[in-house]
Amino acid sequence: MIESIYDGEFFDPEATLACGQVFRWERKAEGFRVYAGDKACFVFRRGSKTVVRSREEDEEYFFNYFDLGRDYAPIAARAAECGFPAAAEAARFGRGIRILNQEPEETIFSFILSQNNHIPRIRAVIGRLCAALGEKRDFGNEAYCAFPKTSALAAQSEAFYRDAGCGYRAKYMAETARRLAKEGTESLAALPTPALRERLTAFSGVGPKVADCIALFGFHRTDAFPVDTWIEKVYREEFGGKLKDRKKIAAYFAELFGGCGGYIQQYLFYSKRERR
DNA sequence: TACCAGGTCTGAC
DNA sequence: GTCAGACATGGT
Repeated sequence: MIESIYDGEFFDPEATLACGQVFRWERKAEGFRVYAGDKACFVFRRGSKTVVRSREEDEEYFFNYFDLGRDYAPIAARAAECGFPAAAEAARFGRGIRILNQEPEETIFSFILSQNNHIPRIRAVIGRLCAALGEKRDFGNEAYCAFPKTSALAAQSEAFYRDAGCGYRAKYMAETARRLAKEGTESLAALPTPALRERLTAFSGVGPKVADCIALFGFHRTDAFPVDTWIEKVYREEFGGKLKDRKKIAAYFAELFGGCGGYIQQYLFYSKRERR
């Protein structure tokens, strides 16, 4: 095991994990256990620092996973300067959030499950999929399950996903798993964001909002701006918005925040949801 | 108990 | 292209 120590001002484990971008983590007494793909780490505060404890060979993986090569100060500044007090306040509240670099396939399945669903339930369903199909691993002296390989997911029937609690999304999971098993995600990574979004929405169960989440959290496209029910509330109540069409609301925020939109969207989402 | 949740799909117009 | 209604299920 190795401990990597970072400044904690723009790296708060709780805000980063609880802000709704990731579903596989557990709160422990001293910190948080985080699972990504088939890997695991433990992240916790130590005074003003944030510490990531991982296997030595995974240190670089989690450096990238937590986006630690990026300076977040200019992003928070951009939010503060946009002219809307709500954005400045949200950036203060969520300043410890980092936008994770998650596995593309895990992100696709996770956000298909997220539609019209509660975050605690999304977490429970994903946990069941991992327990049923993920490879068993050890981290320290505790066991965990990896996120299932796409080939394992593609081998399951729609009934399996229903039994796991996916609800009407079972069909989307089965169809997208089969398609992803054939096509993979390699050809997506190099695409510009609009083309990526278009390719993602071709998957069963992926509409514009889920595609934006996948683009942001699975491909680190920080120009993507997912608009869900919470962001709609923010838009109406804090930005005085009148538009109804989510596509147009997304375009409005993209214009306002540019390439920083993804980060600031997460500040706004977390702030609105935590302080409702 | 109702309403709601990080929406998408389908069919009608 | 736009829009209403259906969709599973459990949290709050």
